[in-house]
Amino acid sequence: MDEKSRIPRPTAKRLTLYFRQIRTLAAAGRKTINSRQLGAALGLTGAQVRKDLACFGQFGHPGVGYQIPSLHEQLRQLLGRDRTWNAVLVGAGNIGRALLSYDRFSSEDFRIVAVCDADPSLVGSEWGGREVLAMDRIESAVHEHDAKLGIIAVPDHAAQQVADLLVEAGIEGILNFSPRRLDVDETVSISSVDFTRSLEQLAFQISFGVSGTEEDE
Amino acid sequence: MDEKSRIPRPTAKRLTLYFRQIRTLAAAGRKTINSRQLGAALGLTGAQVRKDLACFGQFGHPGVGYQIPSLHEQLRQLLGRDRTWNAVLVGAGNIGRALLSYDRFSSEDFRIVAVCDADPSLVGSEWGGREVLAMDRIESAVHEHDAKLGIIAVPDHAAQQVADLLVEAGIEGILNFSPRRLDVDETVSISSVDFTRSLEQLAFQISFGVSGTEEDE
DNA sequence: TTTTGTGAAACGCTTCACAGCG
DNA sequence: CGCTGTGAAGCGTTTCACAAAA
Repeated sequence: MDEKSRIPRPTAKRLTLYFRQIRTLAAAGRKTINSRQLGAALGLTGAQVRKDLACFGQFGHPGVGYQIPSLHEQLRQLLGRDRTWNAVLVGAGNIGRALLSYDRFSSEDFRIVAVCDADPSLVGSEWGGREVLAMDRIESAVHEHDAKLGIIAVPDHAAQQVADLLVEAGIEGILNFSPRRLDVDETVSISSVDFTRSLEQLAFQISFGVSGTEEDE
Repeated sequence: MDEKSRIPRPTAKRLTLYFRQIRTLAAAGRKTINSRQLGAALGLTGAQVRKDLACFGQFGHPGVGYQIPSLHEQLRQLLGRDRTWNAVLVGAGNIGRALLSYDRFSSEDFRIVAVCDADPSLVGSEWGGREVLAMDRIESAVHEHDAKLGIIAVPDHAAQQVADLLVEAGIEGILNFSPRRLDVDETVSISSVDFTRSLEQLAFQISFGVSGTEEDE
């Protein structure tokens, strides 16, 4: 009942999975689901699901399960999905351009509102309908669009420098595609997507024969 | 001393980080490092580093630390990085094309040796110097290049189907860029790169104000 | 000295099991 | 009945702290 009590990190990570599942079920018009069914779809136990959801209040109904429309709306607000998240992308290389073409980033949930790059030959060109801006335009872009998110898709050696610029511009969260560990102020959230590391992990698992085949999720 | 004893999952995940750091130090010509220094560079404690490395034998020298060249070579073999890993990429869309242009996948460590796509209008075209093959060529491509890795970069709804094809072709590890949970044989390793989820996580952390800002690593 | 390798303690998360509610 | 919410037990990982080695 105490909404302020600390949320276990693993629970926080699973919340997005619950939301996806519930959103799909809601769209399909289903009305209720119990903890065991919800967990089974995600490879989790019923107890796990109940413990996780109980962190945020009493959503369930004994003997029935969870009301899907209600749970959907509660999770939506909890996860901050009741608004649009604007993001500034830094780096118009291979990865950056792929992200610009990715329709998920032009949705009403998440939107890339500006692109910056250090390469003068790219500045002024257009990708995915957005003009590439110079690096010194990061701050103005963040303010102009009230962007809360920054996406780093630059070469490794420039990652920390770009992170500093984004933080200084007032960004609150960074999605980092570089393999570098970023050192930023504690108030800024970071989520790293290091697929080089994922690959390296695979190579290890195969050659060493580590038992468990799946990863955290 | 018992090389067969089970390795904790978190330890396995950190191994690649140690290797990267040691490789850099080795290239710089440094000879020794102690556990505290190695850990500090990665945001870990000295005790953590020692426990992790001790899983694989007695690498360190009391009063001195770890010999970098020797540790580098040991980790290299342990992680299977003493050979080239060939991968078959499935999906020549935005993400797939970005991966093809990514020089890390044309290195001597990891190499994309073939590209397949279901879209007939893409088959036969060339991306990053590689011809796009039809889906029914997956199996022959895997065998021809002795590929151990498969990379899934197709639309969500096709992910499981492609995974089945890859497993049937004899692939041993899958790098999955779709947000779908793949159901495969236990002997196949899976590593997922779900940056949509990373984004969603960021949105939650910012709007809810979750304390810890960093993630697992 | 310095620093490793390692039992033992501490911690955090998951699973169990059941009281209580519909 | 069926199912939730939750204290308590169980389990895996991290941290501590120190004997032993150089």
